[in-house]
Amino acid sequence: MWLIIAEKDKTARRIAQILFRDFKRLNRYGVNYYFSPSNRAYVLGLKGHIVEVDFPPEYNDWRRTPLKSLLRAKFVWRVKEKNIVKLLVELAKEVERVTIATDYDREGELIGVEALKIIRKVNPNVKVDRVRFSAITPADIRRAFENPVAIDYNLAKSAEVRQKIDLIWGAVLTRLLSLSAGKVGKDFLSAGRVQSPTLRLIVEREKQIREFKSKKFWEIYVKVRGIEAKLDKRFESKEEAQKVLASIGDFAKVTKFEKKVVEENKPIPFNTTEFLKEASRFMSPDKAMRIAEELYMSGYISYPRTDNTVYPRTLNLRRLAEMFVGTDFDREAKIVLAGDMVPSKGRRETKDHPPIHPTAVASKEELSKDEWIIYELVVRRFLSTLAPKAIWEIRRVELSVNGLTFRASGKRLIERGWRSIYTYVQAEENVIPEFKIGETIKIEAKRIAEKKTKPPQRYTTGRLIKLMEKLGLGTKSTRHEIIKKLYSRKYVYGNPLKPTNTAFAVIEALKRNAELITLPDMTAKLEEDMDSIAEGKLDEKTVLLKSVRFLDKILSDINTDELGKSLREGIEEDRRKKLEKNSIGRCPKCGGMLVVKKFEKRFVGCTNYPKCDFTLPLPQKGRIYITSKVCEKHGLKKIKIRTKDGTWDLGCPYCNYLSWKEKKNVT
DNA sequence: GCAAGGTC
Repeated sequence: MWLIIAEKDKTARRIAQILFRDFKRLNRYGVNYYFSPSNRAYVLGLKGHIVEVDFPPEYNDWRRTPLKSLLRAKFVWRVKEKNIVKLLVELAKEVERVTIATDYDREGELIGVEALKIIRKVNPNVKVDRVRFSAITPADIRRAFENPVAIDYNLAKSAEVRQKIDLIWGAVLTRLLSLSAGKVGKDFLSAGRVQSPTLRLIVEREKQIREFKSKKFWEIYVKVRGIEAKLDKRFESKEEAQKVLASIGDFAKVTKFEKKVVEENKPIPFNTTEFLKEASRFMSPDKAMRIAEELYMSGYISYPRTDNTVYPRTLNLRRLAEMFVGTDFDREAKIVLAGDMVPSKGRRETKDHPPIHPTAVASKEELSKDEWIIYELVVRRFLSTLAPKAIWEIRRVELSVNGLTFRASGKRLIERGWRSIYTYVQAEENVIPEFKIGETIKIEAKRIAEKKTKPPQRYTTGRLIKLMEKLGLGTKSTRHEIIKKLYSRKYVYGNPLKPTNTAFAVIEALKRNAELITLPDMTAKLEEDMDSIAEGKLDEKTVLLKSVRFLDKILSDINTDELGKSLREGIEEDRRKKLEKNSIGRCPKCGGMLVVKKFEKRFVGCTNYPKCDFTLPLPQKGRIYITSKVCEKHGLKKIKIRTKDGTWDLGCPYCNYLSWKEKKNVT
């Protein structure tokens, strides 16, 4: 018997389909596998890593484990996919040959070796080989199986070292932060090779914004033929600008006028990063990814985890576009099919998966609202990459007024091209009239505009994912998870992302004591070391020892009291701010904070309860909104209630209560 | 209960 191991079920089925005519799907312990009686072969798909590295259980108690002991701890592997392992063990007993057909990359090599170790335990003498393919097409798969090679144990080892380094750094620093801050439990503080540099980007950007000093400046505009032209100089003082403005006469001479027709490139095919960036117009990257996975599993779109931005030649683009004729995208498909259909392409070309594209037609009715949003995005993006280019007419005019140069430019969309398909980006048109070089025209008006320099912008989730990719932080499959992690650790909130004071404190603490973990350099260096391990030039021990020594020194040097104090200050500041935000105002009885509470019924209560029993009633139905308007009499924030019938003003909850009491006394 | 990486 022969056993072929693939990285996931989908690939296993595909391999069985391509290699074996008579394959049957079987299922044991809820795990699919495929069997070909004539070839006496099984194909089993894993779920990526089926085991994970960890410390032995005796290190589980954070408070009782000295941090330095983690540096001496051995690593153990814990089974993550019990049912797969159970099936693997049973199949392994029957086979003489195993072929590892996991993904052709570093993690794939390790995933294969993980399975192999389990097989060898029950069948030490099994023959093993490895096939490498970078596309799951019949040609690629057949070629790979005709040329099996040996397992690259060094490559697998390098991935294993990556796991250990991530764990040891992550665990030591996470526990260090959490223990010093007294945050052990569900609200712990964390650090890691990818999350910490990402958080640092957000924190540093916020610092730049806080430190930014806006500067005023003045610009001069003249109006000619109904449009405004701007002087090619800005002034730092208003007086200076006014002086120049006063010197401007009534006429301008046209010194340059050009009209150009330019083509605007269409969007590039979706890889994961581009997809998530665009999807972040509608939802969080995490949710977008989850929905994309669902659409993939139901067969509507291709594999959503890819770095590739170039369609492979084997993909029948015309057939895919034709698929949408007569559907919700009929108009769009016809625009595409009427053109030359030369696809756009991005810079990155990989061979493992094609760019994300639709694989089947869906109708609005069969998908949920969010699924449709993502599906429509993928379809529109796909069709737009095959569509004609958009064509703009650009006009530029240059005017001379008393030796001063004024400029204006305009652009007008003449052929919508892909823009009529990819409707998420608005074309900003700005039309200016015709001018003739040499003509003199009347200045209709002139003015000074006061402007100011703007601080850098905060990162949106979409921009952050792109930046992470550029800096080599995380992978296509993990970036959205890292961002989600930053939210759930309460390091950031909102989109664009704002860091909390806790995040400031954590980054400051890490910068002072373990700056390496806050820099993308750590990932870059790790990549180098892993390459060296894969090439056999460096061994695991040397690499691990470097990290252990580094962390050992950090733990020896650190002043945990000081660290804890600064972390607690940040956390306390966030707690205070949050309370302030959620609070309705000061308690008139004791000076504590009034908040919305719920005990059987909801009501306004005091944070000093049970010492203070002040309460005010609230309506039991509808959503409560605490506005920023404050009652003059009681100093409490006014409240609005939104029900499905509309929004109504409750006003100050104290006034509301008093008037209710009065009414009751009258009747 | 810690990381990041596969996969669902």
